[in-house]
Amino acid sequence: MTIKDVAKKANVSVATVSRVLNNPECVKQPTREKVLKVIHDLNYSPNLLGRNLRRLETRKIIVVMDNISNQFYSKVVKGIEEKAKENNFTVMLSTTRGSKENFLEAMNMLANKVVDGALVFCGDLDTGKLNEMQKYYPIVCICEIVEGVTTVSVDDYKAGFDATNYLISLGKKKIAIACDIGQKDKHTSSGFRLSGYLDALKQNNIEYDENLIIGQSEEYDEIKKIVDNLLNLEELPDAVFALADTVAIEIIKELSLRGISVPEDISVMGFDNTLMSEMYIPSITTVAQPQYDIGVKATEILLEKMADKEKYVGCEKVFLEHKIMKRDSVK
Amino acid sequence: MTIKDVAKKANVSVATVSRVLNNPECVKQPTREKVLKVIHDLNYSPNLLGRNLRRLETRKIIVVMDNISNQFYSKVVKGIEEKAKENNFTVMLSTTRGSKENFLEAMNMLANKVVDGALVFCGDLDTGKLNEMQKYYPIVCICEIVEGVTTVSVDDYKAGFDATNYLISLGKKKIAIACDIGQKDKHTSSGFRLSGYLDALKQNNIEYDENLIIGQSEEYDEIKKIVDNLLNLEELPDAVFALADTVAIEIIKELSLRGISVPEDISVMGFDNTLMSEMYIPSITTVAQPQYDIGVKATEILLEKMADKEKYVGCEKVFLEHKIMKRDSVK
DNA sequence: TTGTAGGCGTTATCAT
DNA sequence: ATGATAACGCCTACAA
Repeated sequence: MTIKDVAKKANVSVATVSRVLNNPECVKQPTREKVLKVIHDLNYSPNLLGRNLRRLETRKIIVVMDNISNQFYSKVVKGIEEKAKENNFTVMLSTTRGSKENFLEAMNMLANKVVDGALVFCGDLDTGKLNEMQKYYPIVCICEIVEGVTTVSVDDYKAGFDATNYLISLGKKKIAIACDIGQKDKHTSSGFRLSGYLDALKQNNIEYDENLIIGQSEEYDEIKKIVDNLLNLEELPDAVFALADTVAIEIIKELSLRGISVPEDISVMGFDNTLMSEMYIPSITTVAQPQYDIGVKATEILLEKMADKEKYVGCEKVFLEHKIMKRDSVK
Repeated sequence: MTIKDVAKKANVSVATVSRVLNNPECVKQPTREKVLKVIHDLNYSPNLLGRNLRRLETRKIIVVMDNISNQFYSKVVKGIEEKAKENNFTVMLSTTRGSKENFLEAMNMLANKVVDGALVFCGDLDTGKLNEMQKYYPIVCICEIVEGVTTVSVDDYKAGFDATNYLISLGKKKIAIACDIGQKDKHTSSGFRLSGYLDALKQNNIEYDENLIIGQSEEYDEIKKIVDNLLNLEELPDAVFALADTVAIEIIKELSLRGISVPEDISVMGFDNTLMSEMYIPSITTVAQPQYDIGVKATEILLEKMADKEKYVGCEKVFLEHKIMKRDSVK
């Protein structure tokens, strides 16, 4: 079923059919109606491969993330989708599951002209390639800063700083952080949050103790080890700052299995303000990110880049405001 | 940067370049190397629009779901992705957010030749259209049965039946179900589970009480009303069967805010076996679905359909086994 | 207002 | 082993 079939059946040229589809006002009423009827009768839909090839654009953007199960992403994606739709772009999602190969495959859609632009959540998988690609294609990173690439996120340094200060303001002195020591001085969201944490301690004259950096993971089995680290300390800390709500929840669960209550015995703070942080018992004190707005802002910038090919080189960092959500897991 | 540029720079015809890409064994070693070098130097990637248009296939499948935040989907998608990759297909995700318009737009990718096949989680959005489309395009539904369309899921009737029987076996007599009364006799997963629940009651000579069907929702605000319904009953039931873990969790949370403990005062059972059902306090007794296997199986069938155009008409129902996960929210 | 024809980038057939 | 060329389906000057 192609435009030719429609043209033949309607006794017009393919050009007229095309016009009915793209410039209906340029074709006389009766012709238009005749063509539309045939289109309907034949149940014709234009082949976008042909159209896109001809127009050299797809009006699609790809969103690349490691895993859809990350609750946090959902609202960001909602912002992306709405902004994109407003501008007649379709959003496709692609997951990497942490694999560099999958990441490159997804990014290759840009070179392959399958999409016009990319929004990437996981730029850390291959920062070199990303840096190279952003010279030629419209790309915006989200949440995870990549040097040389435009990024929209919260100010993770400040968020880490504020969160730690909040704990200190409640009288906590011995504050553990669920972060990998290897992230120190790295330009990742975890690295920045860790810096914020360290500076907050320093500013409050709290001595730095490397043992309080107890490690990070997405896997529950690893969380068990992290809780081991926590319990092996000479003295149980006053609080743990986890860099994700899921991690905070897994830590609280594991502590509870070992007979330690939150917040009675120890406070636990999360990050992201996912739905579960509200639903958990105890509800989780956490750092909220303006997820929807992040998605919208990132898409706006991407749309600009796609419209104006000169803008590829820009690498602005856009920070949106975070906010501490005071709940029950910290007292 | 097109195949022509490569051909020119390498002093060969476009045909040779194409062969280097698709049938490298058909081109002499030195020529091949020369071409590969140019491809590398120019950083050339084939334009898939051209290729796909020529081949009339995209080797892409689309997965249509209402929302990525549904934890349950993640593992299903993992199964889909792995099976697809095995067969050189790329998976793209698309969300509908419950909108029929978005759904139709996503499904239109089939007609538009942007994808070769579709896996749909939310066939209920427009069963008529789906029924029509599956005559012409390879489509497999997942988890949600649509009459006339091939579906892979658990046997929701049996799952509802088994879950209810499990509660009865523990001595529960007054069992509420968090389901919309409107789902009764509907061919949806909720409808089937409700039928299973009703039949289990009947088989155990437990009287049917419409007031125990207390409503269903994804929104926490609605859950509050559902808990109102629960507490307005003459006598607090022994148990609540929620048709999703998230709902079970929200009910437990809301009950706890009103001073009612689970499982001490009332048992709550979930459905899906998401990570949170394990992490919650109390951990949630739930019905596990073989998510990964569902994804793999659905993709296998879709691949068959895509390979053999005669198979479109089939509308088999493939049921995979569910399993009750006994945890702490039911005693 | 409508039709003709060229070309978007690729692959595949048919020559050579 | 390689090259010339005709499609794939569509859009858009340009011509009529």
